[in-house]
Amino acid sequence: MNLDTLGQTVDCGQCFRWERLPDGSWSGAAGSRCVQVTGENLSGVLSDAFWADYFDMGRDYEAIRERFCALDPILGQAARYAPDLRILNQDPWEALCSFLLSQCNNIKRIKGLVSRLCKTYGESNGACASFPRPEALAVLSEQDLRALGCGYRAGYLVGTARRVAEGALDFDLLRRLPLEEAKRELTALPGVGPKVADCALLYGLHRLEAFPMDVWMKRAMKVLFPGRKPEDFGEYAGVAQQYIFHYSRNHPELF
DNA sequence: GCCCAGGGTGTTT
DNA sequence: AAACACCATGGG
Repeated sequence: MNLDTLGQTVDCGQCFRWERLPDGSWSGAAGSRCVQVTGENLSGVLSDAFWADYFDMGRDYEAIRERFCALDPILGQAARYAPDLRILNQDPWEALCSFLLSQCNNIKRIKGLVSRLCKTYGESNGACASFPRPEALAVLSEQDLRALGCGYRAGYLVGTARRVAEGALDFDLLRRLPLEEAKRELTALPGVGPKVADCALLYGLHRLEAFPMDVWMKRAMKVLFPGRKPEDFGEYAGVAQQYIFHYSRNHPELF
């Protein structure tokens, strides 16, 4: 892992608060913490307790890739294309909101929305703004969020924030429930369907078997893996999904 | 001006 | 169950 390959993990569509600076360093934020990663402090950041957990440093991704290579040659190719890609341990609430806002939206605009949300309704720790707590969004009106550019998703976000603020969701429980039950809890929230629920499960709750199926993945499955289903990729299907998503977005000529 | 973007919801066949 | 309209916004 170096500054150039860090993008495989923080700029692959699973998070929206990382930005590469002109000098090659990365400025990133997660939950209520932020960091600037340079060539000098990279290994230090990755051994810090919080960021090591965030980057899932305790997991052997090489072993997962080898399993994928044995499973399917094209999946193996996608995995080898981004050997430093890891599934982040994001804050569940932040991940849920981010992907609720992602529907019918592009990554650049999602990043702008999340940034404005943090600056406007997060708590500022110096130059770093935290992601707003559910309680901070629950008291807003739909119009407040439309003013930030959330569009029709504003009502979904306020509605979901109110449900979470009143304790309707137990994120810790969602880590342990069978996947389909956890998914049912999430899709009961306004604006949360199957795809957003899978994103919250994979990126926020580290359920590595969850397989978000967006427009890119539907295309990729049809073209690259005809006749195969997410379950065929096993207990790490979500990791496979991320390799495929990243590979597909960097090879648009395939579609 | 048009098309699309890591979809969800409600309604109609 | 599958198809459809509608939902806002801005980047390319």
